[in-house]
Amino acid sequence: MINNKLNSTFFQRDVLEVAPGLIGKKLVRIINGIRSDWIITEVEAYRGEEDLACHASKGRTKRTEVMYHAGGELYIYLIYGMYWMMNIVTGDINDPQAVLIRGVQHISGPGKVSRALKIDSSFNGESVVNSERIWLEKGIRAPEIHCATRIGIDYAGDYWRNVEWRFFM
DNA sequence: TCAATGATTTTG
DNA sequence: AAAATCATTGAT
Repeated sequence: MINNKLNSTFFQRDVLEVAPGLIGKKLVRIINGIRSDWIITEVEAYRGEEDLACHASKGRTKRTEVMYHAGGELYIYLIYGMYWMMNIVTGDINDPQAVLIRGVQHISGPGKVSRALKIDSSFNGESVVNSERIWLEKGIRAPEIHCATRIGIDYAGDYWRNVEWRFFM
């Protein structure tokens, strides 16, 4: 066996395939030379300019630029002045999609995920395929995956507010 | 129920 | 230039 890393083929699919596929996957982060593994337990999908909950619904801006890249890069941004959100860009180039990492094993909340993983803006645009400090690997097993509505996006209108694009185990 | 807290986006 | 908007959390 070579390694268990997920490659760009995995990420360059539609976000609604990648997001549930990430549940149970292992997120690996090197901090001060020490490796730590995290099982992804909850994610949300954000897809396209038509998704009013997706930042790309405002169009292509300096902030959303990364979402227009081909899948396999991180999209990092600050929310409420205190929490870094970590997303993984998916899909093809010029198709803005991303998966929010909402929970990992024994940690809850997407703000605390990035805090625990020591994620900051220097990771914006970072490749999760080539990076020496963060990547994804095949996980433990194929757990049962549940769906529900996304959190914290009540502004997005009746339709987008209610699509069940949050996936968890 | 709401304050904290700052980058991004809009003129709400 | 100023105001509003947040993929949140935790403490009142």
